[in-house]
Amino acid sequence: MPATSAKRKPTRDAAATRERILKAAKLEFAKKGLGGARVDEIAERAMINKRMLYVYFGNKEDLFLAVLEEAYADIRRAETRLELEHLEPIEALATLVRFTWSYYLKHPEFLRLVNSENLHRARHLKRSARIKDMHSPFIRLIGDLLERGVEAGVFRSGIDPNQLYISIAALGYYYLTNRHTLSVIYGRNLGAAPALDERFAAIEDMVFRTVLKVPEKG
Amino acid sequence: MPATSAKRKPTRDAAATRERILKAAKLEFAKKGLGGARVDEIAERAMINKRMLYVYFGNKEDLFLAVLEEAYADIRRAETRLELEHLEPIEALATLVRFTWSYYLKHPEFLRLVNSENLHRARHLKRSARIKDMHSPFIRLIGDLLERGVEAGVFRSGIDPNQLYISIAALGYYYLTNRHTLSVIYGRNLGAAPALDERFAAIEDMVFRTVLKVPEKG
DNA sequence: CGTATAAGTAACTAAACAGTGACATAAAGA
DNA sequence: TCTTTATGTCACTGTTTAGTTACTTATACG
Repeated sequence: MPATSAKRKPTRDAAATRERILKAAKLEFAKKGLGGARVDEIAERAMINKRMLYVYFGNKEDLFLAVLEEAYADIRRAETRLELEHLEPIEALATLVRFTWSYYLKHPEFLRLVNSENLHRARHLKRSARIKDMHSPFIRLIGDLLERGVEAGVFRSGIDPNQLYISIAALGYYYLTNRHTLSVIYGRNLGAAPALDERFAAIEDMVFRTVLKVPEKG
Repeated sequence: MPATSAKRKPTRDAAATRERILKAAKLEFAKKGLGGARVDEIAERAMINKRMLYVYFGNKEDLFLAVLEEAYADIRRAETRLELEHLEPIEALATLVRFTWSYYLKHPEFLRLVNSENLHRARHLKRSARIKDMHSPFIRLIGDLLERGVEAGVFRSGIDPNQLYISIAALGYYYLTNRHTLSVIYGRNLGAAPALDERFAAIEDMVFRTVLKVPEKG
């Protein structure tokens, strides 16, 4: 019995095959969207026979949903590792703002997948049982963070945690997904390092001016 | 000579046919993206023979670029009509913030087209000669607006007009394009009227807290 | 009035596409 | 060892797709 934990033989490993398909699909869907992605391309990239893809995931759209769920699980797992509940309110917020920006920057495939899903009006995600449960703890966390800040006298009261989180996401997400068209419009490469740093500074500034009770000196 | 201004006969009107193709293409591309859009569908919707589409626009991708250029021209034309240069700085900024939100809300096809183009890393827009010229006057306008506000003593100095405009766009754009996945995550219809009003209030608040020199009373 | 040409049509093609039916083989337990 | 089942392969299909070839008809102008 070569147990589940031990290294398996290279042939006939269902779990590994599934993983390879999922990884290849993530790449292909992120690159070309749902409509543009090619099942044959995914199969080739995963080095499996196309038939297996249908055995494991049913069809193209179900595979897309599986990819999306995994992508969301990844970011929420990473957020959990921040342990914001153990940080001072200001530090916690700064950490969250920086994390959100960095994650989007390091994981462009996440942005592209979410964009594709929204192009389809969240048709697939609506069918997902896991998604909502994945997010509710995180939403509560931000509410707690704001409350702690108000109690400590550093944050304004009356800030809606949902709106705040949407704004933090928006300020980075929009810039990063739209940097290609924005670069054409502004005639400047907004994906280059100095431009990215400038943008992050602007985001941080905006969030803290919105949340802090006492304006900074200057 | 039934001049250009007079009403033309319904048959064999090249300009009208071109317009119909463009309008149908905008709808189809906005709905399904570049990869998902079907040329046959566009032809049917425009009530033309598919062949004409290739005569007028070359191919699918060139047609997509034409649609994009038109969409950008539309929003920039609408912005020009605001005549921000004739308004007081605070009123001008408030007008711009409200306009940007309303335009995105009323023209979801614009957001979807821009998203699609960014999925393709602005491949088409990069080839466009018109785009950059369309935007530079507008970018200057926001710089002037901020300067006037600083001189009048109502705005902080040192605000980057580019970052500010990107933020104004971001706060609305992200919410509106991603409202479908966000609605699933938050378990609440973010496209409904009360949620939209809440969001706009949050955007306005954030922008003015960032820009105003003297914090509001309260 | 006749003809050049712009505007439009019909029918087709070659390739790409998602999905499947029938078959083969490795692994694990009886 | 034998049998079952999970894992994997091969070759195919019916449809859809962007783009084209060959043709027709309305209209403007000499």
